[in-house]
Amino acid sequence: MEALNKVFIPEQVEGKWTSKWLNDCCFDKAMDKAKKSFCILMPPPNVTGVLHMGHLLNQTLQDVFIRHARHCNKCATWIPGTDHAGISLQVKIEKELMENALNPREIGRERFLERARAWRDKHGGIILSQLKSLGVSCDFKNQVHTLDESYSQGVLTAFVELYKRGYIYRGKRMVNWCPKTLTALSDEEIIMKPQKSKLYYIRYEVIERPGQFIEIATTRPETIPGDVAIAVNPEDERYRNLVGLHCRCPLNEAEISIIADDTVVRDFGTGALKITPAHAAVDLAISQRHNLPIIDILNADGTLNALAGSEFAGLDRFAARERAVEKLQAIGTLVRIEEYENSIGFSERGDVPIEPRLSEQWFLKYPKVNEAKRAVSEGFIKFYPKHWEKTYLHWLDNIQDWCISRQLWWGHRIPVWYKKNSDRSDSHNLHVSVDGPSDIENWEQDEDVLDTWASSWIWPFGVFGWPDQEKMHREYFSYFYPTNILVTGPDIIFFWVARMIIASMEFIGPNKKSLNSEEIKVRIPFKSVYFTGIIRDKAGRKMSKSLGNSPEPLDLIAKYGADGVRFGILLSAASGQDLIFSEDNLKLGRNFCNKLWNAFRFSRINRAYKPYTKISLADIIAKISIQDLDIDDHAILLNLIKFCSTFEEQMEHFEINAAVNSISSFFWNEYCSWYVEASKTRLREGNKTVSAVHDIIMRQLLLLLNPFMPFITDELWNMGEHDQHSMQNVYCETSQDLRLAFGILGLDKTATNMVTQLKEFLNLSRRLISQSQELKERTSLLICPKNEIARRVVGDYIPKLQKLVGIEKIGFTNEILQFSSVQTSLGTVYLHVERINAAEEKKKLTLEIEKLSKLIRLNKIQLSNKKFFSHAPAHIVEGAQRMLRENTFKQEELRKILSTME
RNA sequence: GGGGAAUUAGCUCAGUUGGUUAGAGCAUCAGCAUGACACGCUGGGGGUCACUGGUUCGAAUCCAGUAUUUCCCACCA
Repeated sequence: MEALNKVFIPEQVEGKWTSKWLNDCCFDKAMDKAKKSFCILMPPPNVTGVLHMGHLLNQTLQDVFIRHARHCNKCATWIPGTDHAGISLQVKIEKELMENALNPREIGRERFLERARAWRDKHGGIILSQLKSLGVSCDFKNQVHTLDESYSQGVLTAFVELYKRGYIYRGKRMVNWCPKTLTALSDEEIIMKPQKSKLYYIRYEVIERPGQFIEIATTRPETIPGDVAIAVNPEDERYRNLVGLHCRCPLNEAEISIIADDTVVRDFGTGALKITPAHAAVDLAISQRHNLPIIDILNADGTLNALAGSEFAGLDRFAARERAVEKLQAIGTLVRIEEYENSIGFSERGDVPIEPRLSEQWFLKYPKVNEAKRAVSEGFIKFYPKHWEKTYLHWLDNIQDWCISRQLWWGHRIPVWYKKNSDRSDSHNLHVSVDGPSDIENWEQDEDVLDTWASSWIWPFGVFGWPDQEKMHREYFSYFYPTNILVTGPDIIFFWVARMIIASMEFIGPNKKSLNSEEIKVRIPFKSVYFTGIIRDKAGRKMSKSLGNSPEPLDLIAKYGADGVRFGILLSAASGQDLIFSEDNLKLGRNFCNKLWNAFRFSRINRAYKPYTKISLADIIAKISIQDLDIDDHAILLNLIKFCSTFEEQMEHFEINAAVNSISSFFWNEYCSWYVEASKTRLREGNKTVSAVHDIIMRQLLLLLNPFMPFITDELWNMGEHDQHSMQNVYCETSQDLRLAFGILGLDKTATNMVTQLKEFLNLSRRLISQSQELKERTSLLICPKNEIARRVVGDYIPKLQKLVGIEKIGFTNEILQFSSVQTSLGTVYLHVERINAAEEKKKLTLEIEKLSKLIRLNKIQLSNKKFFSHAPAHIVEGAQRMLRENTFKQEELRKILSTME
């Protein structure tokens, strides 16, 4: 038998188990109809992504769920994948090209895509392989990528179907335009950022009344050449007499009219609003109501065009703003400039202010919105924490059509073809299908691709090969769908979660206009959604690579071990709260692993040992001689059942942090600190019963801990075994199983209470001892038991007490002694030392008596209240009465001791 | 402007449907090489449960209001 290291060294076992798990195909998807299915779909990380702190938390949680399910005898599958990351990879490749002095738009679509694919194939798998070092148990052989042939068929089918069903349309509308990445974006991709900007007050001369001006306020003076009107509120007295007149645009001398519209806010700025329909959504709405023209003065890249006038054409929008201000100042129409704080939308990827722009795009009017709401509000899909339901429902209540086309190359090209050289707006010249028209040479395909989220939204069934029925059958769709739990961040509740629910409502099952509750129930993509918190640094900022405040996860794993990191991060993850990351918790995780390692090492050193692969719970129990079980054995086994039952409940409610705390506290406090210490002597003597009890506890702990720390537990489980096999599919006995299995042992339920009293007794004795300066060899403990039961319990325990308090001389007394003492529920404990400071002792006693008096007084007040008796439940009243009795007893004892000292 | 969440020990957080004297870990202080573990063991100190009212025999917990922090949503240019 090889000697175990004093310290657990993660790298000695992690690599070994990672490859063993993969070689043994431990995680491969399979169907076992005899078992219940349990399925998790991994939120596909971007192929451009690298492992960050969020993944660490998110993936660990998923792994805990999936491994726990395996121990619960379920057929569990976790399907991983990657997202093609539309804009993100497009930008990356463009940058790469530009660094090589190549113009992306010049090399052409096909060559661009070749490069993008090459990049993906080379780097795209990195993130999943990084996950291996964390020990995740997903089915690596069954990875799905959103641009896979089969998955793409699903994406396009969804588009075509929605088009046929009348939900997808093409239209010229105001969209969020990113002048950097040159594409339209959805509302969700816009990040509002507060900005320190300026409000410019500018006057326009009223043509009909020379010398009279109307003053407006704007943050964007460069758009003045695009003005088509000035609008005021019809109720506004100041401007009423100007409505219907005209004024002159200060920059280009154009004549525009003054109109009235009741959406204009009177008390903002001057109450007069310049209308620039091509560059502001509100303005567009007003201009449409008044049949005004639209003058678009901006190019796609954010520079101004010829319509802005020769002076401005070609200038970037921000440069144009400066130029406009200069000019307005020069001609004397700029009245004043005010500092002004407003929020401006930025594009997520380009990180530049977005430009509201009129353009021709594809839009989706969301189907099954009502059903998607009911799926959650009627409880078919449960959110953890529940309060996210409100956010979800609120979004669906205010949902806007989704701009799904992107002016990019990397992605799913929109499956729409136009007849060559024909009017695209005529629907007869349009072909919409997955495979394209048969006479494809006469058609040209839409240039745009779909928003990435318009591909990942079919993830829950796309990964199973939808709509290919045969493939879905091969992939066990009907067995695994709906999946059990989705683990993700609340930041993508709209981007992804809500849209997946909508897609599932629309596409699972036959095409129907509306669904009843039963139909909703079978269509849901997942039964539960677990929203993780966001990981923040100590200053409360979100951890991100770009901020530079995020540690490198792989470094952390190298430093603390994968098990330690997993355990540590779960310790910090209070349910549903954002979590402040600190390495201290990882240290705790590492320490926990080490403690587990050493608890096991202790077992191996002190007794005959057989690997857990070779023995079942029943085998272990069979080794117990019932007459050998002592009070601690009874108590720890009963405690184990209780703890398991708590643990099960917590896992069931996804209270992972609480479950980690329970298991940690049972292992460390109940098992290591109490039971191991209390049973040491008997174990060393070779007592087979004690050895078996240790085995029961350790075996159960390994099974329960395996989902949280798979490496160390598999290693310990297989320790001493040549032919090693992962423990992951070993059934873990439930608290109910344990209760039944322990039935033959006839466990004494009073043991728990007695051990609790002994713990108190021990703690108070230790405190008493530590307060004395005397050497332990020169002291002894004398116990005056409260009654005969206490005398027997303590008497039986003296051999253990000697070890636990570190004092050899422990005896009984029936007298009141003038020693330092403490009151316990088993009786008075005296510390017999050679010298005692009487004055000090008296002071201590008096203080203690006073403290008790206070408690007794409060107790008496409560018990003298008649309403307390009539309202409070019996056990509370009894508790109060018992408390009064005990405190009174203790106080009397203390008084007796004090009186002998007077 | 609308909504969510949070506020408990120096720090990070537990605290079930109101019920005995509010807990844990970290940090801190004191002691300890005790034949599993110093990544450990033993003990100590530390809290007016954000504030103000209310309900109740009883409130960290329920209700109302206030304050602070934080996140999301929203077309005041």
